[in-house]
Amino acid sequence: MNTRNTRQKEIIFQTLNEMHTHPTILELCEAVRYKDSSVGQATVYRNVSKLVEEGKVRRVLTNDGVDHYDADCSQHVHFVCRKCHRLFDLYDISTSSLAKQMKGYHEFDVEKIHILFEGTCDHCKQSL
Amino acid sequence: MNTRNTRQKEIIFQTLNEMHTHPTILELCEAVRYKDSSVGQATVYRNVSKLVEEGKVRRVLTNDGVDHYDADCSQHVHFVCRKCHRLFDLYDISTSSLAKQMKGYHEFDVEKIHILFEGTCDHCKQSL
DNA sequence: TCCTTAATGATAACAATTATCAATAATATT
DNA sequence: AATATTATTGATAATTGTTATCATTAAGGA
Repeated sequence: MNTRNTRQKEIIFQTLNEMHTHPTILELCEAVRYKDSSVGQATVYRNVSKLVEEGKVRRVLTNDGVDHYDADCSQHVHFVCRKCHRLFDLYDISTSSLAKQMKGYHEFDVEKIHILFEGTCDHCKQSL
Repeated sequence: MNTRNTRQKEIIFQTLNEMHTHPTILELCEAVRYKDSSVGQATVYRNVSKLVEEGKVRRVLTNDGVDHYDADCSQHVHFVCRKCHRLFDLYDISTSSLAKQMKGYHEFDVEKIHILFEGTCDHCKQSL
């Protein structure tokens, strides 16, 4: 007996999967508790970490000092706005050039690529 | 009178500039105190944040939950090893393809690009 | 040299995360 | 189906990284 499928883990994954806002643990907690108020926040911390290890959930690197999570593990990059602090998904930016360069110049085995663009978003640019 | 040049700020920047290990605040603290043991850690936190705002120091995004700092603000990417957790600088990876795609597809103003490769380094690959 | 106040150092406060532990419940064994 | 085993849970304490507070110090203009 190694790992068990618990109701809580299922709810946590389902909830994150339905969200597209890259929530922090506490934001995810709130959403999970809307479905089942008995779920403890330590359980959310534990299961999200497990899901990251299992590769089912992705930890999004941001510059606000708090971890954000994304149930979409397909390769895509993020943009964070300095003004409104929103996180955007960009699915149309290809990272193959980077991967190619890595293979050409280095012996490192790359397993994941984290990319974050920082700047001013479309909307905030206009309201200046 | 707006900002003042303090001895502490100078020591902190000099010290970080001499280090090439992308230290955390506490690691930087240690190095600073080796030169002047009277410097408080709150002062290191405050000055490093100021230096980041001034664009003289760069906050390196990593996946270990702690901020790391780099006095080299020229555009370059980082690689973190999952085994030994070391951070490497890669100066030969060009990000111009990404910048070009961003300009072509989006209206966002990109001011900074954070890139972190995650995987297994040269050295750790061999010792398996 | 004096004066103003930005910056410091020490420490308290805060926030995010992890560890502890008795109780619960998933699943292997009977 | 009943039982035993133990991974997981929920509550909470502990820890860690960072920020706020405040009396004191010192940078730099008058």
